[in-house]
Amino acid sequence: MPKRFPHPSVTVDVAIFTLRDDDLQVLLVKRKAAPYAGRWAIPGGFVRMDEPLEAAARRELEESGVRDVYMEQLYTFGDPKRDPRERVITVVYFALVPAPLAVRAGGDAADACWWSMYDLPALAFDHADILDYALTRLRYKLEYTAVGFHLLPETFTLSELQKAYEVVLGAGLDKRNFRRKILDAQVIEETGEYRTGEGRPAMLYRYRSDAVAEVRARRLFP
Amino acid sequence: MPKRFPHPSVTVDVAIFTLRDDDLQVLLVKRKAAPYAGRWAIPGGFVRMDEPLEAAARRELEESGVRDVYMEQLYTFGDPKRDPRERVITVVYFALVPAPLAVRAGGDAADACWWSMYDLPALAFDHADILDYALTRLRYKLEYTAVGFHLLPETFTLSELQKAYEVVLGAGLDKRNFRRKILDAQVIEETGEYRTGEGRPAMLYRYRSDAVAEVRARRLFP
DNA sequence: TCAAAAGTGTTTGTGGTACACCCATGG
DNA sequence: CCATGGGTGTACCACAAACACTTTTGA
Repeated sequence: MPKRFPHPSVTVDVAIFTLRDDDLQVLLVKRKAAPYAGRWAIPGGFVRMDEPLEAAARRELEESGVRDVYMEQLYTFGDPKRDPRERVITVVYFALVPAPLAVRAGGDAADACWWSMYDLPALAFDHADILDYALTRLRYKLEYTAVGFHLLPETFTLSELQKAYEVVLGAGLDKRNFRRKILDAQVIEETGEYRTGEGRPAMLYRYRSDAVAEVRARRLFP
Repeated sequence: MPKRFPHPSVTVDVAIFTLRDDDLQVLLVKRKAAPYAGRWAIPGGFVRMDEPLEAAARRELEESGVRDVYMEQLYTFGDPKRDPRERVITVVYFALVPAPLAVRAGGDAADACWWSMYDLPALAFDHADILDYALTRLRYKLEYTAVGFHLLPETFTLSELQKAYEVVLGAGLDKRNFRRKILDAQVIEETGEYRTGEGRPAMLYRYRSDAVAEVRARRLFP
C-alpha cells in the first residue's frame, strides 16, 4: 500500500478506576510537555508499530504502576482538532483496579495521582469527554455484569461490596435486597474467614471465577 | 509532536446490515487490488487527515450507495498482522439500512452485493471476525433498544416487524406477547393505512421518533 | 366457501421492591 | 451494658411466558 494518504498518529489512553475512601477515583497524570503542559490527563501514549492495541494499553498501565487488572476497549476518539498539534486518533481503554496501589509517574508524566470522579480538575485534550463516557459505560456494565468485583480486593465483606456499588452508581441500595440478590446469583462464595473491627465480625467472601458474570438484559421486545 | 514513532495507517470499515427475503444480509464488496484481490470484504477506506471518523464512515456508506441511515461505532481492530502489507488500524462502524436499495461498487471495489449473514463467503483480512462481533452486538442492541426499526421501511405491519426480530435473533417469537409488548412500549403508532395482500389486510405502523427507545437493563444487582 | 394472514385475553410463575428488628463483638 | 456494624424474611406488585381460536379479506 503506497502512502496515498498521510497517516495520523495513533495513541492509546487508559481510564483507570479504583475505589478509595468510599469514592470512585480515576488515575490522572500531570503533563510535563506541551501541549497542555501542567494539565492533568489520563495516562496514554503512542502505539508502537509491532504492538497490538491492547498490549499498548497494558504497557501504559504498567508505566503507571498497575498490572494484572480488568481492562476492555472503550471507544475510539478521532476528532481532527482534538490535539492542537496534528491529527491524533486515540483508542481508549478502561481498567478497574482492586486497591489503592501506589502509583508512579511514568514516561511523559511529571506526577500521577488519584482524583475523585465527582470532583475532577481541568483536563487536557478531550479527556473530560472521555471520562464522561467511561463513567456512563462503567455504570452500565456494573448493572448487568459482574465487573464490580474487579474494584475490590480478593476478599471482601458484603457491606464493602454494597458500598462499592453505591459509590459507582451514585445511589443507595437496600441491604436485604442486595444481599439476597447477590447470593442468589451465585457469583460469590464464603471464604470461612471473618473480618473483625468495630461491631460484629463480617463474613469474608470471594468472587467465584467460574461464575456466570452476565445477566440477560430485560428485553424491550419479546 | 515530532514523529518519534512511525505512524500506522488508519481506515474505517462499515458493516452494513439490511433485511432482504426474510434474511439478515450484509453488504460486501469484491476487492479489485491486492492483497486479497477478488476476495469479498466489508466496505472501507482510509481516514482523511481533516475528516472525523464518523464522517469517513458515512463517506464509505455513500460510496456504496447508502445514505441517511443509523450508524454507530462498533470497535477498533488493530492487530499488527491483520493487513499483510503494513500496520493498519481500522475503526469499524455498523449501519442498519431500511430497504434493499440498489447498491454500487465504489472506489476500490469491483462489485458490491448483499450476502446472507448466515452464509458468508471467505472474507479478506479479519473481516470474518469483525462480522461475528458485529452480529453479536446487533443482537444485543436489538434486545434492549429500538434500533430494529432502522432495518424496516417507514411503515410496516406488526408481522413484518416480528419477522425482522426473528430473522436477526435467529429465534421464533410468540405473536401475542410480541404485539402486546411492543404496543405497550409506545414506540410505534398506527398510520391508519392498511396493507392488503393475501389474507386479511394488516394495519401499517410507523416508528414514533419521540419514543423512548431504550429499556433499563435487568440488573445483576439491586 | 376456502385459504391465508391478522388479530385478540387469560392464567400462572418469577423477579423486584419496600420495609424493621435481632445478633455478635469490642470497649 | 452499650455502641457499632452484621445479618435476616415477608408481603405485594409488575412483568414474562405459555397457550388457541375468531376475523377479515381475496380468489
